[in-house]
Amino acid sequence: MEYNKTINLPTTQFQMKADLPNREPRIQKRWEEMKLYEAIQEKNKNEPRYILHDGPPYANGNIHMGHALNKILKDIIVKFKLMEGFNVPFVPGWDCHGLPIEYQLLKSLGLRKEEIDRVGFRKKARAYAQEFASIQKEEFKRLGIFGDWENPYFTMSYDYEAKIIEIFKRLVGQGYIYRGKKPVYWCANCETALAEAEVEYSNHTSHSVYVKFPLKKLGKDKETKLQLPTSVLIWTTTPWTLPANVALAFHPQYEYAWVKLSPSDSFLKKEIIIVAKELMSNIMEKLGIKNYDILKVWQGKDFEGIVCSHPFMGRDSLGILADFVTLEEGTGIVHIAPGHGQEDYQIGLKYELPVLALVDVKGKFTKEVPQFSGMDVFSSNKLIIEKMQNSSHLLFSEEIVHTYPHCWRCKKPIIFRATAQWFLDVDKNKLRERMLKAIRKVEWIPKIGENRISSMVETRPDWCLSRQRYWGVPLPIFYCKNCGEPLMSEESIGAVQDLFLREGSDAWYIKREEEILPKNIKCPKCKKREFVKEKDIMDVWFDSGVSHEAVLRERENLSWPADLYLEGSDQHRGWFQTSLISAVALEKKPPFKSVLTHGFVVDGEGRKMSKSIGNVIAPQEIIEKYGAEILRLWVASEDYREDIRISSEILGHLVDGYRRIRNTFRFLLGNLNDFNISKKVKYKEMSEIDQWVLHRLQELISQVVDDYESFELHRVYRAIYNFCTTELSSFYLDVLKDRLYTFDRNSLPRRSAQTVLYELVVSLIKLTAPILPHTAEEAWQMIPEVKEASVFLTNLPGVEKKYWNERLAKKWEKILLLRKSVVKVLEIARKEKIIGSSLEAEVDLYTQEKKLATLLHNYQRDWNEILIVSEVKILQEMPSVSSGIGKDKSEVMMRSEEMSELYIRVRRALGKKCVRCWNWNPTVGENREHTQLCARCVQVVKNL
RNA sequence: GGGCCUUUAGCUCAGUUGGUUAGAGCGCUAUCCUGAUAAGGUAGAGGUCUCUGGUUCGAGCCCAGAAAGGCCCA
Repeated sequence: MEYNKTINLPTTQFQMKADLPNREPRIQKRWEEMKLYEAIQEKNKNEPRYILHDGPPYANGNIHMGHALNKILKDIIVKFKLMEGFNVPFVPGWDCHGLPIEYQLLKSLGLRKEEIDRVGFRKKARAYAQEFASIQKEEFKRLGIFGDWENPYFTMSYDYEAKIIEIFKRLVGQGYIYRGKKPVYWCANCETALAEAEVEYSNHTSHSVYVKFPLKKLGKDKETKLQLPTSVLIWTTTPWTLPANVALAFHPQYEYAWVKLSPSDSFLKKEIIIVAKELMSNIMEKLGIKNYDILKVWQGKDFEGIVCSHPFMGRDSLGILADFVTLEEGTGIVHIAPGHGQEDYQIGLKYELPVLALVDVKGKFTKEVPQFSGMDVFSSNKLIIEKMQNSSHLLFSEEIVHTYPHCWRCKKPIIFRATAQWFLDVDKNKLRERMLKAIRKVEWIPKIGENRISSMVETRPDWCLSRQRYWGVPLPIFYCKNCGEPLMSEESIGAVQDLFLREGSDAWYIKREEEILPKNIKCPKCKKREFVKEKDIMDVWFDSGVSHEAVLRERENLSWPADLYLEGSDQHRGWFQTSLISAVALEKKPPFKSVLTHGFVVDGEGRKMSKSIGNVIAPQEIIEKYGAEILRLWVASEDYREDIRISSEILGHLVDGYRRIRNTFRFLLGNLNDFNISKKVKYKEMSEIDQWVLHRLQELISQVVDDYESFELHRVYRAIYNFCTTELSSFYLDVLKDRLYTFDRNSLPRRSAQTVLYELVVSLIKLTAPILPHTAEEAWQMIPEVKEASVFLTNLPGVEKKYWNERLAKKWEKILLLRKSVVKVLEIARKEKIIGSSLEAEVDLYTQEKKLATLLHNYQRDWNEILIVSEVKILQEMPSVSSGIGKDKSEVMMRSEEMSELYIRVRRALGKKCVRCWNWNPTVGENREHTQLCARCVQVVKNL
């Protein structure tokens, strides 16, 4: 008789080899065909909502690891929440307007933007965004992301564009919007504003000049009487910005010297100049001054509020303090022209300095500078220098070569130029204060995010909404042709809103002003009826910043505010803040209840990925090689609050981790092939070890659900993984093999074990599903008699109180400790070649300690199962071999390290090996019919 | 240059309010099994807790500084 045909070996369709790259698309296809997303929405439609609002990725290029990380995190949370029973609609979105697309398109068309037809260009940009949104959509779906892929949101859809205009209208209505001036990169040759990305740095020859600003008045509490003519000395490489000078910046902490120059240097008068003390000797050397004395030394902060006179503009220049002043070059005092520099502008806001715009679109001085009017700024340098020399304000000048910004198209040097732009006033109606209050009401995960965004909001300047670009939503503003007054009434902006809703924002460029505006509209100031349209578009951040209005408020199945925003930590400055501004301004509340942030993907060494270093790993590569599940496991396995690393080594570990979980599922399923619900055994009839595992499973469920709840996904993975390894593979499942394989198919002990395996596999599959949806789904289909067509139509397991048994857990802690001790001794016996397989062993236990003795006796019949040995004897007397290995190398005797009162002896089991169950037993050979079987197996075989 | 953050074994992570010899899993090495088999079990080796000072009877943990790295800003 072939006895191995009489044992119940596991069989299952669930393959050991996952073949994820090929299997996943098949599973996804099935989901699509069965309309799973819709089915889930239907199932939970009457449950409480959980809204995770998707921050729109930019519709440009294929997805990278950052996208994958972000969307997978969102998806794990969405899947967890929906399996927790919430109604979780997830509407993905794309950010469609903006410079990167415009820039990319200009490059590929090989055109300058002023060479192109605006409407035609925008059509191309729209098509471009559409194409990449479609590509990314497929890539996201390939990751197994659930969502309403049929109805995502696009910031360029007509209704969304109209919404942007509506929000702008409401902000205008509440007085948040004003017009100001701000410097931008400007190419005078192309007559256009440039973005940072369009600026290239290369060498340029500039005039380096040292200029005196005569001191008129000291600060409030200082004596103003000056003994000698005194000047503040500044250094600049852009003399043409001097006409726009309004201030002189000192560093508050540096020391400044009042230096008396001696008339013995022939070209000088008897006078005093003020420079940073540390730079003084360098400067004097440069200027060729040999005789000088320090009269006194002041701190930078002492100069706040001093008044100097401008060397040639007949205007005052104010002493201010700025931290960006350095001692690397110059004089330690920086000439400030808020109309011509980013830092100058920023500090100007603080001191409320005027932003002078004295240069026109062609880079020529306007009439406001009569002396240089009509002159190109670069060629004006020489004239300015000459002029200052004649008035002896110039101490030194030379030509220097340094890196300087140039236009990406025409390669000409560019300038910073103040232009009129529209702003959102963050202090209007105490908005800033209200935002800070709102921030405190939001749950920030991790907590540090609250500080981060608070400090940014505290110091942020007004939001400049204007962009001098093509691809975006136009600012819906008209100007009176007669008097230049801007028109931005409810009526006029409303007309634009309606237009965009019907025809999209391109209509702004197709229609004439009078076609857009209502018939009777008049200039609020001069009452004339002719207008011109604004040319600038809105900052793209405005587009995405109003998504809570355009998406959450607009869609019936969503609600406002969101429960969660989940993005990279860079969005503290970006989307979180722009969303907060519009929401607090208009809704008086934050648009999110909680905000979760994650770090950035870096390489195995912790360095950021970049093409130039060549350490970029693409999600597509990983999917093709290993499958999306591995990528998802990566997301789940790392603590995403910090930067998260990826390398081929890390991926290798994840592949191993995945295999372990998969093989555990496979073993469980394989042993359930002849099981169904009607064969379930009642809890009370189960053996104790089975009850113990059920308790451990409850602990796992409790912990995993908690960890999901607090978004500690790496703890989820770790808990599940460790459970599969430690509790199951290395103990419970190992112990169970004898029972499962060799006992009578329908025997109570075997059915008891299967009942537990069934519980285990159902719970584990569900717990794993948010992280490994494809594997969970595949395994789900293999469970005998499942009702639901998908694991995602079920809810997560809850803790079953009837399985919770802490007393048992306590007891089994001891049993496991004892097992650990015995296994050690078995290992020694193995090394001594006394045994190979543990079933070849007999274990004898002895103790004098009462409690332990009781334990030994209570489990007398179970020890050989627990220890996976053929025989366990509980001795009444201390074994004769005192300790160590017996002389004839036939037995090992040890005192337990873990339980000092326990003595363990291992020797070869008596009898013969049963060919069916592989246990060693004296009964083997007793039966005439089955001479190679033990008594237990004889019974089983007879019953077949 | 400024603000915020990170740094525990080759890898991913634990490490309670400061308190014995710093843990887990994987990987590695050895070994057993061959009825989860491109699987499973067991054991062993691996750490100056990034560095330098300080507080303390005592520091992976608290304080200061440095280095490396990340995000944002300039």
